[in-house]
Amino acid sequence: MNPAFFDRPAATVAAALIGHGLLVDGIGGIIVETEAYDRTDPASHSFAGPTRRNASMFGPPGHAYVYRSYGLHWCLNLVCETGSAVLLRALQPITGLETMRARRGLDAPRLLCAGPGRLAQALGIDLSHDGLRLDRAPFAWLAPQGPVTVAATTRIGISRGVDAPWRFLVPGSPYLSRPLPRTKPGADPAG
DNA sequence: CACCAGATCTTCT
DNA sequence: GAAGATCTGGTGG
Repeated sequence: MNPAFFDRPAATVAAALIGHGLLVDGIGGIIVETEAYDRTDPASHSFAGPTRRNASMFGPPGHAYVYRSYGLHWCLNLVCETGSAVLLRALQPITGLETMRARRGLDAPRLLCAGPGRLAQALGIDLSHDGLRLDRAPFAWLAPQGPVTVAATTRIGISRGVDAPWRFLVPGSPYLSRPLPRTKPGADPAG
C-alpha cells in the first residue's frame, strides 16, 4: 500500500479500504467494515489533543494506532491525515484460519474478526504494533479482487458524534460486527 | 433475541 | 470517581 493512500481524510480512506485485503504476519482477510475518526470529531480520541495514548494519531499518515479498549481489548487503527484515523471493525477471514481460531478460541469463522476487539485478537495485534509503518512487514496489502459495494451508516458504540455517517461496510456481508441497519425500521418485514 | 453485569486500562473531572 | 471507538457469559421470553 502506497503511504500516500493514507494521506487523505479518514472518511475517504475508510471507504476506499473496503474490499482490500490486509495480512499481519501472513494472517488476515478482506476488510468489510471500517469507521473514520478525525480531529474535529467529538467521538475521536484525537478530539481533545495529543495524549500518551493517541500519540500515533498525530504522527505521520500510513502508520498504525493501537489502543486498549475498555481495559482489555486491543483495537487497530490506520493513521490518515494528522489527528485522524480509520478503525478496522471487521474482516472476512481468508488466510490463517487455524491460527485465528487458536488465538480466539472456539469461534465460528463468522465471528473470528467481527468487531474491532475480535479482529485485533485474531490478527495478533497488541501495543507492540502501535506506531509501526503499514507499508512493510508485518503488514501486507492486497488490492480488491473485483467490484466492491460500499454503504455508509452512522457509527457504533459511541455517544458523541452519533450522526456522522462515517461507518463503511459491505452490505449483507456475514462477517460484519453488526448488520447494516434498516433505513426504515418496521417497514417491509418480509425481506 | 433482548437485556444485564463483569472484566480492567486510559483519560478527564 | 466516571466514562469509554468492547466482548463474554448469564438469564428470561
